[in-house]
Amino acid sequence: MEYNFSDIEKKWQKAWEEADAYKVSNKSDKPHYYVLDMFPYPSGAGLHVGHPLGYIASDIYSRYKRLKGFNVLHPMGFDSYGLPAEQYAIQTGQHPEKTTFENIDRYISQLKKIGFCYDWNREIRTCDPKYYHWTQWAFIQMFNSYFDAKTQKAQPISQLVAEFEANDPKWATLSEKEKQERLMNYRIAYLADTKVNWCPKLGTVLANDEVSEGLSVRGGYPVEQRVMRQWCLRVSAYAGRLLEGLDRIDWTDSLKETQRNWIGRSEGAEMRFNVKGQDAPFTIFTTRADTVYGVTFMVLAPESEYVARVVTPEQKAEVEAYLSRCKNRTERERIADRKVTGVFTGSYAINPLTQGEIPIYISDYVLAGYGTGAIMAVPAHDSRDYAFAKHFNLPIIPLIEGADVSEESFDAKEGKMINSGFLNGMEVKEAIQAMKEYITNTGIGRVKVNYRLRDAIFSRQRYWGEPFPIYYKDGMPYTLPEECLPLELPEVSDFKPTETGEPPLGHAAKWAWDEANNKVVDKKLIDNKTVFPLELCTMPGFAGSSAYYLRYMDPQNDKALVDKDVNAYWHQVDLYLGGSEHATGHLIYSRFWNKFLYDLGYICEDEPFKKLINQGMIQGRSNFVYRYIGEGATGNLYVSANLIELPQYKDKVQPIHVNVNIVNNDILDITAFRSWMPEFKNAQFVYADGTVDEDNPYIGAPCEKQYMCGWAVEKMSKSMFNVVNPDDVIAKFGADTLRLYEMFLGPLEMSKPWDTNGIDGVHRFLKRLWNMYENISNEEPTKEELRSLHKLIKKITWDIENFSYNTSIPAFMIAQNELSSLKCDKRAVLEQIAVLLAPYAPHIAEEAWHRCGNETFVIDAAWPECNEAYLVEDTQKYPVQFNGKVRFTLECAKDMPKEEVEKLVLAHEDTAKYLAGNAVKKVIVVPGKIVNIVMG
RNA sequence: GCCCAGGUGGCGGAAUUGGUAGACGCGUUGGUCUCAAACACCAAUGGGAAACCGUGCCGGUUCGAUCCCGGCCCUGGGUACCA
Repeated sequence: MEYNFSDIEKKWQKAWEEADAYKVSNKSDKPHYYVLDMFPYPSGAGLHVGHPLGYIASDIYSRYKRLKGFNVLHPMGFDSYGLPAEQYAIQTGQHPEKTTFENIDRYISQLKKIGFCYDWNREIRTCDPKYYHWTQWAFIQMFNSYFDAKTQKAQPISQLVAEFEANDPKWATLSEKEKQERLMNYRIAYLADTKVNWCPKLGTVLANDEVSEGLSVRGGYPVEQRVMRQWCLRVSAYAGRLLEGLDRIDWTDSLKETQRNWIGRSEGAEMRFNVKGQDAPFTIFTTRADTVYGVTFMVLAPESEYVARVVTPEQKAEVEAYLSRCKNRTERERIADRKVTGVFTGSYAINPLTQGEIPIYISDYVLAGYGTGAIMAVPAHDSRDYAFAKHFNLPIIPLIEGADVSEESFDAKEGKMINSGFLNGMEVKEAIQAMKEYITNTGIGRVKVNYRLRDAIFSRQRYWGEPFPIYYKDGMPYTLPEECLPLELPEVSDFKPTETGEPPLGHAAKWAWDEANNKVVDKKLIDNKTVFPLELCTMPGFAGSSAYYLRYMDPQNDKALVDKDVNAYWHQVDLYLGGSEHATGHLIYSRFWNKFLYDLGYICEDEPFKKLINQGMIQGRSNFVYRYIGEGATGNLYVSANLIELPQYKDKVQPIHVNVNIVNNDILDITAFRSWMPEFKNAQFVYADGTVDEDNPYIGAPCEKQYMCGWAVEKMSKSMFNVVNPDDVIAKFGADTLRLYEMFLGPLEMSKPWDTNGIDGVHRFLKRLWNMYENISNEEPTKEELRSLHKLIKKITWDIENFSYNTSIPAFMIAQNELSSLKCDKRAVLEQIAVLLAPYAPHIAEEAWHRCGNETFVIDAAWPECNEAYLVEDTQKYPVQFNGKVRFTLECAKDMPKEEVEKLVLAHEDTAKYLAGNAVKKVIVVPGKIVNIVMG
């Protein structure tokens, strides 16, 4: 009987769907378990074979947990707001919703073919008003909250207002607008003039994690710095808790480390320096308080507010020239060109310890956004200060004994202090401590912890995103009442910015808020008395993805993001699978968002994702043909890859990408190649055996000679012609083969190239397995058969619990091989094999399960328990080694105690003496392992 | 520069981490079946004629090291004037 995977897979996918077999209930006596994939952005290119890797891994775990008796929540949805659909809309005029929905449909149909156990009843889309209702709702909560530094948690802003009313007599005298302005400094979602990453090409601002090396991550367009009034989220307030929470979650060390670096905690001190001839001091931040005696100049960031105060009239022109030069440089230029630049302000600061006068400079190597935007420069012990001092000929005073600072600075925090007053003779670490105490006691400064983590810019000047539930009255923002949500995204006549430079929502005709009647009305009615303008920006991509895992728990609820009882049942995501590229974006924002909702008591867990696994990237494997470009080249001759190192071809061939789908095991399908593109129509070849076509063999019998392609691992992309579509693999081999093969490729967490060579081996295994279910007997299994089965149970259970899926497939193959050679056809064995296989290859397992006479779905079976008794062999062979060399084998009872084995070995002492010519010094017996005899 | 992960046959990778290195699969070679090919099945396959040598390189601990320690080299990823 043939293994007809196509019929089997269609049959069971239909049956599961009709029975709603994967529907999950929020009420159950079973223990709960929540397995989540990072939901995809539905791109126009559809899924390639790399995307489902993590989904297959999580599906295996979900099915396993369910077989183990858990109520498993395993949902899927779509992160459906995003730039590509909007860029496409600008180019074609097509509404982004249309493209997005088409892409989602395609994704769903591709995903369904793979046979996942998602509960599609719970599907969510971030662009669905029923969903973004709760994104907007969360924003309102953030607007109406502040972060209380004392309790380190979010509190309702009304509490702060009450505090102002009680303790600050000035509060009552403020106007409504002044009050709002003051509160804006505390709100967790707040409006502020901040320096932002502006991308002119995309016409929007971008968050720090959306920019890399001065270019936008999406599209790679240049990004410049600009000051704009933007919505921001006070993520930095949570820096301490985001850092400390990492200790309580089960994530990989490398991911935690990435987050720790991104949060960037540094312990140091703030110190005040007086300016000569002025009353007002300025404050700097340093982690090296011990080096105050070596400060030979001060540096301010160009954007520092101190600049205006310290510039002298004589220096004004020069400083202004420098500032405008800084301003016009893009971030990219600044990174590319790291020359030392700077300008003297004309003023001097007073060193609080030595009372010496030190010049104040401005330079762009000091960042306005970190610390106080001002530093004390210690050239002897900081490489950046050193470079600056050398350039401007400023003095360099060494502070550590034995440090040679004639060529470079000495940055290490070790050694004995010199030239440092009362610190002399101390170790650096002691000196830092002593100086911190000194400045605290004398009031010069204070101990301070700084974080690198900055607030998230939350406005995007784009159309395809969540509208802010905000309108403006007297220039200040007010939130819509919660019961008016969702505020739906309006239709616009054009997706580009308006002529006046407003975001695309400026084109919306019906986009104003009637405060009295609580409804959206025509823009023309704006009178700023009862009808007010609505916010024109939309929210960024991470808004919708920051709390989606909560919504899956209760996706239909229109009263709350998630019902409290439902949340109390599921708690949090137990296992989260996704790529490590989200380490500093989504995974920070989600944790922040979750902590905020936790503070306000809406959810019961402080961390969203208990355990997190990063699946590796699937890279592409490209194939090449080699066009001959040497002497006499016609541009039409291609050299086989095994020959290109020969002297006549070396450096005379040019590799050209060839579509991997017309290459099989690196052998080119010549007919397909010639019809692939017009330029290859008359291609001629130097074949693997070195023979050359004299005539064009295109017409006539198919050529038996082989042309070998070269290959390389590259990113999977259309331009490299190395994209493999899962639909094609499924059509050829079936979903079960695809699932098994993806897992077989290598360890889940490692990056690896997709190489279709080898998929036959996995497919063959399924065919062989299939044959075992043809005639099933009811006889009792033999001891050997049971041993094979229980060995497999033990192995597969261990593998799944340790996410070592790649080693399960060999175990299945070995078991299949053993059982076939035993001619095993026993129902008791085959039935359990089907259950073990069900997480990996659900369709074939389902069919096998039914062939064993079962009526239920295999997913409702129970995971088999390993009975260790079957694994015990009667005898055990101990290879005996002398000084590490195997000399003979001992055979004894498996359960023989260690001492007995030792005695037995010693009984062979004569043999040992004979072989080694020495006395036995030591016998090492490890049960089940090798016996070692050490000779004296 | 700094942080993290990783280097094992022709290839992907095993070795549940101190106990017979190379499981399993691909590829290759030989064979069976076939008029023939494909499919399938069987056998061999780290190097070396052998003694032996082999897990990036050098050294160390150990009876014994892919695994532990010290130093270096290479590859991939993250990050970058964070004071």
